[in-house]
Amino acid sequence: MLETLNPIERRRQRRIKKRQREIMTAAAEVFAEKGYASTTTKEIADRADMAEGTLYNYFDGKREILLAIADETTAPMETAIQEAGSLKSRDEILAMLEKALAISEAHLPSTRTLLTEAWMDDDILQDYLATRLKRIRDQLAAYIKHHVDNGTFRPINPEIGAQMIMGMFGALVLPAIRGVFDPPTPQECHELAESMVDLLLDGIRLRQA
Amino acid sequence: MLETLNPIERRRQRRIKKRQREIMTAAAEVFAEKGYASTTTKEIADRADMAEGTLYNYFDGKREILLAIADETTAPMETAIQEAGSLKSRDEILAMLEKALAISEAHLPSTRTLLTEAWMDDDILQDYLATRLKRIRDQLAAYIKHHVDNGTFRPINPEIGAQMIMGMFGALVLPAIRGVFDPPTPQECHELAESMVDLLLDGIRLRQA
Amino acid sequence: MLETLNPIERRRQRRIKKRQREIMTAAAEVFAEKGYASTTTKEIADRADMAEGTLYNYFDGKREILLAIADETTAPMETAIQEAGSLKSRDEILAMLEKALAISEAHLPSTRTLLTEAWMDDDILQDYLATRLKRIRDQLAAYIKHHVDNGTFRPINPEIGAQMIMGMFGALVLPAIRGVFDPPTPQECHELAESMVDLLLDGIRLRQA
Amino acid sequence: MLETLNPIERRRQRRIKKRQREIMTAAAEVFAEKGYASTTTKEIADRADMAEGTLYNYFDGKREILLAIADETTAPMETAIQEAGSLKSRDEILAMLEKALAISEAHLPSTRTLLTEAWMDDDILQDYLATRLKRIRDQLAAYIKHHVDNGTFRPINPEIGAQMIMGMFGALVLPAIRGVFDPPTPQECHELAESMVDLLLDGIRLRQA
DNA sequence: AATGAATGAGATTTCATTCAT
DNA sequence: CATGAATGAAATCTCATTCAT
Repeated sequence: MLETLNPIERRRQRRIKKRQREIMTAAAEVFAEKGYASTTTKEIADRADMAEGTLYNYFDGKREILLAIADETTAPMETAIQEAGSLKSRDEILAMLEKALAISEAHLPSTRTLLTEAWMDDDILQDYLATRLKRIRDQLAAYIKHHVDNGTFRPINPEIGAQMIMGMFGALVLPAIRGVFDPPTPQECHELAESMVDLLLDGIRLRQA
Repeated sequence: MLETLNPIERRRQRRIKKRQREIMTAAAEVFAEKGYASTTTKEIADRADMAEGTLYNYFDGKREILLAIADETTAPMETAIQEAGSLKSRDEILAMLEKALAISEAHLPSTRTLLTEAWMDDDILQDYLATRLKRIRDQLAAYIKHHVDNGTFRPINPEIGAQMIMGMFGALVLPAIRGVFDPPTPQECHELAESMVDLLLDGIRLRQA
Repeated sequence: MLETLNPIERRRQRRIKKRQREIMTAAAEVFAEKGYASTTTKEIADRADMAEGTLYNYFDGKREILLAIADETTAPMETAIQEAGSLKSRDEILAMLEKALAISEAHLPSTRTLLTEAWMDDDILQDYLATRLKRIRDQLAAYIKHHVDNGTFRPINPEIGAQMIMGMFGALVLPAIRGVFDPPTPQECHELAESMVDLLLDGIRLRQA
Repeated sequence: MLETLNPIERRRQRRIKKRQREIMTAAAEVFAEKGYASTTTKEIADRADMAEGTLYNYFDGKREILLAIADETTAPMETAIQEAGSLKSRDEILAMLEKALAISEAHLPSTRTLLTEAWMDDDILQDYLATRLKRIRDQLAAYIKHHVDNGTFRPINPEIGAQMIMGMFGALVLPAIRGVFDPPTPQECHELAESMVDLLLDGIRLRQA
């Protein structure tokens, strides 16, 4: 951890990190296309344009590549959650949504890989996703509860409300991650986030003036 | 189709169907636990309490078992969609939601299998899920558009609205399918559907009287 | 352990045992020729005249084949030691020697394999050889000590004496196991054992009458 | 052979020899621990504290390192045999035994490596061990024959006698080489050699005076 | 029709050797 | 010279499928 000042060693470490990232990028692409279990190490190596054996100079095995991808993918999620802090205003929610959309789509293959494997593998779900998603849900629920107590929101169940917000978000993101829709442009991202917050706050039904 | 009324042949056909269903049930369970690609034919055979070779008397291979599961799983979805017809009132939406929740949870393993493999495999997505989901979404969008034109709904984008309804629905169903939450009791199903329609129609924010 | 009386299952168990023995015989031959580490599973399969994959229907892996050979090889050793009991007379020693020579040479390949791997691998030495050899040495030492106390043997160190008897025995057996000499005929075995006991008891030097 | 007296070249040759010896020492240690076939070039390089590639500046490959170790290990054996000349008296045999014990234990790892690989590999057995052991055995046999003809030894078969002497010697040395016993101290070596010659000449049985 | 042993293609992984730096 | 990353052939092991019983 404490970086050696030896510059040769430093360069070597950079080379290693770079190679690892190449492998992870290639692997995430193939994993995203075929799923972890159906991907062969040969395919990863071919995509990364190296020999199969070379993978093993940088990772202990196929699963370790997956875990490294999961690590790297959850890191920005983690910081985003930290930064989000408590969501207080409509604008803060909007900002968080746009940010989350942007993050997921900036790393489509690895996000898809993480989601897929978390869906299939209990360990990955627990270690990389469950606690983070729970934290987000809890924050949303707290936000709702606050406003319900406040009298600014109708008296809905905060847990269910939070879950549904996440579902609405998922409905926007998942098709892009899955590759059904093309990923939205930043402009579209903004509109989508607006629509969602709008729908969320005021519902679909016209207010009888 | 019913070529022979020969009762011996009929009994034979019944036996075959029964055997196939046993295999599909067993396979769906194991697929749901480990994913299609990571499931071995031996595991399927063990779960179905028969020899590996027997599988091949009833299916052409592992993939054909998966396709049969997909077929069987989408059939009730299909009829549900047909029956739903046009959704006109709050109660019709409510009924459809409850029914959909009930169906998914009545066949958890095969539903999970279908979703997982549709997420991973373009062919399955296309052949078994995409058109059906699209039809539901279109119906929802038409419903929204109708009421917007009507003046009973606020002027929201029907496509996005439909997508979000589906997301809210997914947020209720997916955790149960994934096995994160225990599946809701019928009573809870009802409450969830109520909450969802409620939130959907009137939003989260208190109406200023 | 409690044999089922189901005769079909019994036949199946016999088939399995038979196949396992075929594999172990083939493996012991190749191990004896090239050593465990340099032997490939393909060579074992070829020698056993079956496909590589078939090995894995009967053993969990290459090392398990080795351990099974070690088990089977040490079993007759074990019973021979039990039966030997305490060695009291010249004739009993003679008998034990002849028996030991016969046993080692009846299973040359597996004996060679066991010795080789015990020489290389601490686990195998401990689990399969060390305690057995120690028991033999202790019996020999006790025999010597008895006669020394008796006054029939000269006052030599029983431990060292025992060790040397084993060395003499080894000098007779090892070359045959290694394949340097042809294995001795039963007739030769008898003569060798005689010579050895003779040399052992009375030494090489002529007694001055 | 000494083509150049050029001192720069001489220094270079010394450096090369030194490097080779470092590699051989490291390799002999690892070979002794895991056997030649299970040792990787990386392990040798690590033990020698150099890069894998460096090995190939000094040896043509892994096997050549083994052969060099065998060469170096048999050299002192060879000179010891030369010097031993004909064994005539009890004291000469004693001296040879002590010397042989000392030599084997001074180079435990390479001795163990040589023995192990000679046991496994016919080429090494022939090229490095068989002829030397045969020479020792022949000398011992000639010694015995001489004394038998002389009337000082009992009329035993010289070949078998020689073989057994070697066995007794093996029984003393091999456990130390294998690492089962700690190697004996020089003091213990002396006692062992005494015991052995003693036992050898006069046998185990008390002479009836 | 049911069985499960046999198969062999293909997956993951290891490692002696090469070679650019 | 020294290095150690890259290589790819070969090793171990897996598993969908076939087929004799």
